[in-house]
Order: sequence, then C-alpha cells, then structure tokens
Amino acid sequence: MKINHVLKALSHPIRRAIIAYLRNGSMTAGALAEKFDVSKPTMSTHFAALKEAGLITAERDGVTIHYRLNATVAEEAIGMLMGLFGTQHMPSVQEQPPAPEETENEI
Amino acid sequence: MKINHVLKALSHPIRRAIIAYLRNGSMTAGALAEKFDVSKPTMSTHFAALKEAGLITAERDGVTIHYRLNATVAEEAIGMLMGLFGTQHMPSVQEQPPAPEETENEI
DNA sequence: TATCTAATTAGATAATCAGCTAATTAGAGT
DNA sequence: ACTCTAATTAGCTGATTATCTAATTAGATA
Repeated sequence: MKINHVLKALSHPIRRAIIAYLRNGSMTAGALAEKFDVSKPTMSTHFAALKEAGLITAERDGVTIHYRLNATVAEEAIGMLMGLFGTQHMPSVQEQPPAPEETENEI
Repeated sequence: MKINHVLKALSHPIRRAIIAYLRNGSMTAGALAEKFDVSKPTMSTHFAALKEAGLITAERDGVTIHYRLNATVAEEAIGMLMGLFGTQHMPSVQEQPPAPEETENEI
C-alpha cells in the first residue's frame, strides 16, 4: 500500500463518495457512474485511481464489473495517518465534534 | 475543517514529512526549510497548504515564524476518514502490518 | 458473424500543482 | 533612515489532473 496513492485517491470528492457508496456493498461501474454528474469515462478514471491505490477491487461478471471496498487497505491507511499524527486516543466518529474556537495568534 | 483541504495537504510527501517533524515540537520556517532539498519559497507554499488545511498553526516571534502541529484537526481528519471507511476496530500503528496476499480475481 | 451492452482507453484541452528565481514585506538592530 | 535577516508573495514554466468526445475492447446473444 503506497500512502501517497491512497491520499491522492482520497483527495477528490467524487472518489470519496464512491467509497461511501461501496460501504453498503459492491456496485457495478455503471450503477456507480449514474450516481454522479460526470461522464462514464471520467468515472472510469476515478475507479482506476481508487484501484491503483488498492482502496477498491474489481471483479468482472460477464460484461459488467463489480467494484468492492478493500477494508484492509482502508484500515492500513488510517493506521499510517495515526502514526503520522501520533494520535493517542480515538476521536468520536458518530457525532460531529464541536467547532474549534479561533486561536489568537494566527497570522 | 474541510476534509478536501486536509487530504490535499496530506497528499504530498514533503508536507507529510513536515508534519512528522512537528510531532516533536514546534519549528521555525527556516529550520524546517533546511531539512528539505527544495527552495525556501517552495517550502513556504507547503506551509501555506498545511495552514490552509488547519493542520498547522503559525506564530510570529520577532522576525521568525514558528509552526506547530494542530492535533485537533489531525484527529478530526482521522475521525472523518474512519467514518468514511466505516472502520470498526483499531489497526496497529506500531508494527508494520503484514503484506496483503494477492487477490484472485483482479482485472 | 453481426450486433448489443458495459466499460475502458485514446486523444485533446483547460485547470491546478510544484518548482524555480526575483521581488517584496516585516521586524530588529545599527 | 539604512541594513540585515526571515519569510512570504509575484510571476513564470513544466508536469500532472480532471474532464470531455470518439474510438476500442470484451463478453453475451440473436
């Protein structure tokens, strides 16, 4: 898993939304494509970026292709980011954390 | 915190290395800059990207500027990614996880 | 084999990004 | 007021990214 590929893959809203869809189970390329307002070839390149990062896997069934989330890579990525930040405890993922107050000495 | 800014900020190796340095305490722009083999103006734009994402804060002390990691935003970002992936349990961050075996039906 | 469907690849273009040098700002100290 | 230092902004160039339409591939089926 190359963290650079993973983070680049994640830094596009459509690709994050694809992942969000795939949390609920695998979907075909076409079914995913029609959820977004871009062309199918554009969606194909988004799939390719996620696949390159290892975040999704593809499985052909006849003429259609099913994409599925790769939870292993997702967890590895989170582990690496936690290592990067030195995160000590779990942030809440269910509720929205309170907005941080403005700091004084920002430039 | 805009997750898009955070992920774009993280998707460059120099910017991740800056964060790694700042884990050990704040550093001046100049001290950080001389750790990397790019020009100071280029480093400045990397600082700006991290600042824009909220991952670091800047504090001026006379003529020098001290950058510091913003742990709050780092944890929020990890929380959002865990929400995105639907991560259930903690991956190990200390030891290297085993390489995932190749899947059969990749295309 | 001809054709239909699902999806990708090819090729082009506009926008964004990363890097550089040169110029500018901001503060401190003569 | 000058000058020195630390850092950023301005302006440019080359590389990468996101998007599109058109063309191609791959499998299924009449």
